[in-house]
Amino acid sequence: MKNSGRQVKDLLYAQVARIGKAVCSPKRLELIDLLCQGEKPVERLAAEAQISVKLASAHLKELRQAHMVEARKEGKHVYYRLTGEAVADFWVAIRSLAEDRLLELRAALAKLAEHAHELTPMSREELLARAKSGEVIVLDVRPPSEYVSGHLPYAQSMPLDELKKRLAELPRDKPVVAYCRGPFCLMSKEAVEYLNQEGFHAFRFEDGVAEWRAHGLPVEVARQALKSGAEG
Amino acid sequence: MKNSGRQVKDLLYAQVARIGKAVCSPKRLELIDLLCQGEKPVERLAAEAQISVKLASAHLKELRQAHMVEARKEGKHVYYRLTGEAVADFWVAIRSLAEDRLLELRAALAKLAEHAHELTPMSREELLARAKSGEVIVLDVRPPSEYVSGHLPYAQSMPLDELKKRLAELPRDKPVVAYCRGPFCLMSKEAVEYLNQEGFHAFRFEDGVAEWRAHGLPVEVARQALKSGAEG
DNA sequence: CTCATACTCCAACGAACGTTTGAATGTTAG
DNA sequence: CTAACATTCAAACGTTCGTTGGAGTATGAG
Repeated sequence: MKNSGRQVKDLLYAQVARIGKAVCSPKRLELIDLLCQGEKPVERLAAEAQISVKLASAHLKELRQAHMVEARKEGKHVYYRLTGEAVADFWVAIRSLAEDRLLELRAALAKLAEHAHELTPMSREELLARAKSGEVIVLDVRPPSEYVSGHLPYAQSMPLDELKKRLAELPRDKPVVAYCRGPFCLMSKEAVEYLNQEGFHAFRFEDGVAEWRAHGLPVEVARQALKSGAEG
Repeated sequence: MKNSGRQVKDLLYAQVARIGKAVCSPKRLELIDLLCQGEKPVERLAAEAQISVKLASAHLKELRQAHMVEARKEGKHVYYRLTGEAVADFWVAIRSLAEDRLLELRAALAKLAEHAHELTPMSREELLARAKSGEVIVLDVRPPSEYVSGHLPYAQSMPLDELKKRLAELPRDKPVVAYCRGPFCLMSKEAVEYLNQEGFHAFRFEDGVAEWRAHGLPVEVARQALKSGAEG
């Protein structure tokens, strides 16, 4: 009786540990972060995480066994996606805990945002209100496919690759707020640095779509693909 | 430039993976669950998780390096505790994700609550209201020390060991709701089975203090130790 | 049909982990 | 001081994991 209780407990904790196992590898975390931006084929996941397709496939298998991602086959490609918003919420939660607990991570993030004035001085709600009224321009600098599968309200797609040639589209008399995949993504940082260099009033917003949604704010989904041709 | 970005990203994800590493072992999860009940010395943690003291110490060291627990030395004993409520919230979150995603875990939990009528048919808020009005009796069947470091409002301490000899203290005309450490703990299940056998109207409440607090509800802390002498 | 593409499975290596053992540290009691 | 206790540290065992290379499945094109 006492022993059977131990067996049950061991089983229960072991099942939860399967989730832990899935998120104890940096590469798997990066894959989850990427999948928070929307459905992607293995090849692109591998390229964006800068690992081999085989390794990506192996890690995705692990995540699939933990039921955190699922695959969909379309033609020659296999598209992976998170099994639900709860997984994205979990990614936000574990990263938030790490930021709370690990001084090394705080230090690294601080260095990432070394130009403090480049960080958005607004709360999420404030940004939403000002974007709605048109006081600020919100730029989504991720690849267009990620913009299509979900973006912040009132944000316009402005992929980092196209920023230089589409500079004329942006007003110089309004503050410009750029966001990307989240706090660990460097795209918006790069965009803001370039924009400020070019004389714009640009700020970085640390949230990605997952963080935005996890805090209970609405996300828009594009009805159809964008005009833009370039897509990594 | 592109490469330095990779280095930064690798570092960031690796830091988060440290949290993942800390929670990829069933024993460490069990230790976290136990520490959610309050501060405990190594010896008791080892006994309750049914592992050797040395192994417990090793696991605690791992958790300490992830800054999820911290130690306090008092005389001959070393007391461990969580570094903050965020850690308890995280334990609730990862377990919740596991329950969502892993069918095996759902099945195991369902077997654990095989007598469906023994589960509380109330929400947290409802239980709180009825406990306040005295409509139901709420029993905390954990060891007294855990009751002292935090318990549900209006709950009285009734350790499982003392239940049989203190049966006369309980009214037979009111429903009795027992809770323990959380969904993975078997103490309240045992208590409820015994009480129903003895003719009481007893129900199990799956929350522990951590779950209760993580859902935003208030927790009471005892001002001083209880009269009871028995303590494991 | 063959060929190329995209992905997964299988085998294998070195590295890291969980666990146990024995020694060492620090603390309290006498 | 010594003795006893609680905890940590260091080394060593077998196991598992991350990663890579090679072979094997599907799909679509010609």
